[in-house]
Amino acid sequence: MGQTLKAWKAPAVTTLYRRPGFLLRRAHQLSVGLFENECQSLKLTPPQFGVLHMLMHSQAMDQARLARALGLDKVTVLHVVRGLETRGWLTRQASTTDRRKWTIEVSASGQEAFVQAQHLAQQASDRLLSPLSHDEQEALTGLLEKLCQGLESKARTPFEPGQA
Amino acid sequence: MGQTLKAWKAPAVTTLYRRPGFLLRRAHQLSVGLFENECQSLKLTPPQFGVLHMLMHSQAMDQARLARALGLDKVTVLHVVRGLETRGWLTRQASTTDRRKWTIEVSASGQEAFVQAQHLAQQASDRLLSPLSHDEQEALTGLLEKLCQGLESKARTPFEPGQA
DNA sequence: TGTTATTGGTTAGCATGCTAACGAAATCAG
DNA sequence: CTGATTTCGTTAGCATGCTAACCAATAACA
Repeated sequence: MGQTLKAWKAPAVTTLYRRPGFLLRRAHQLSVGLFENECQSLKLTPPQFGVLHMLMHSQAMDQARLARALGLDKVTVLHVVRGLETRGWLTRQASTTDRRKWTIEVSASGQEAFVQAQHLAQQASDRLLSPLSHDEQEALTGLLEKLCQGLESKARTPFEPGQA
Repeated sequence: MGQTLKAWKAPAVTTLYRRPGFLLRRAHQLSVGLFENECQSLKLTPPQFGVLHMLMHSQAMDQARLARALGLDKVTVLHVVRGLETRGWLTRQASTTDRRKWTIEVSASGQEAFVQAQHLAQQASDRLLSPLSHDEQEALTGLLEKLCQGLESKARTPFEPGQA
């Protein structure tokens, strides 16, 4: 990889590297990489962790509510849920009140995995933010929250974290 | 969507919503949505724009260098480049100096498309950052840059924007 | 020089995330 | 109650983005 150490001109590409969208893609990509690297013993991915996290804190949920709460498409949630189900970490039961819905719950082994994952995910977050000072970490989180909330409020269906 | 307006408890899920990884995924997702919405007349996606942008500012490049410059996998770049090639926006020619490489250039119609896209992409960026004040926009961009650069310097192969 | 390691491009396969479309079920309007 | 609309789950298809594996060509080294 040392081929480029000799000399490369100041990139005329700066405008791309400073685009907020480019930076967000890059940051998200690094974030996912750190998470998966940290959780590779569990073979757990960020969206899988999100589904488990949501279910662990909201009891049972159907897929559509899960999708809204996570800000994901319902089809994506279907894929993630099926993956977790085949690993035995979730159970799906037909809802008694609404014959369209499946009630999704975290199994015992799923809860066990989540406990471990929580710790690893925290380490991933720490690593992710490690280039920033504490104040900068707070600032970044706050700005991202404001950005997301602002955009969600003016477009699309906003988040709906409630419980079933 | 009004079914949940009646009552939902304060979410115990706050810890997920405040995770930096979750916020980055959400922000990135919204960013992509805004970009594609803005560029739907061109049917141009962010990575396609990134490839065009890089080539427009660095003349010809091979795929591997393109991948490094964009912080993308070389397989991903292959897919994106092929997509752009079938649309006639790129040309691939065998390199004269290295028989492994393909020299990739933006065609005339590709340049034309890029000019339009640049304008639309700027609008997407403006919309993306619109929930933030000017100072906050600067702060967010700066923090994201610092975050990415810090992480890239300590892991993986760092960016390599140079030109061929 | 010859052997090895690295690099560029490709294929295959997987998970994420989207849209479009559909059937079944629930809800709303009259 | 009937009919239209909405919602839930699903399938299909597409683009992104990754790893693993491979071949051919180059670079590095002994």
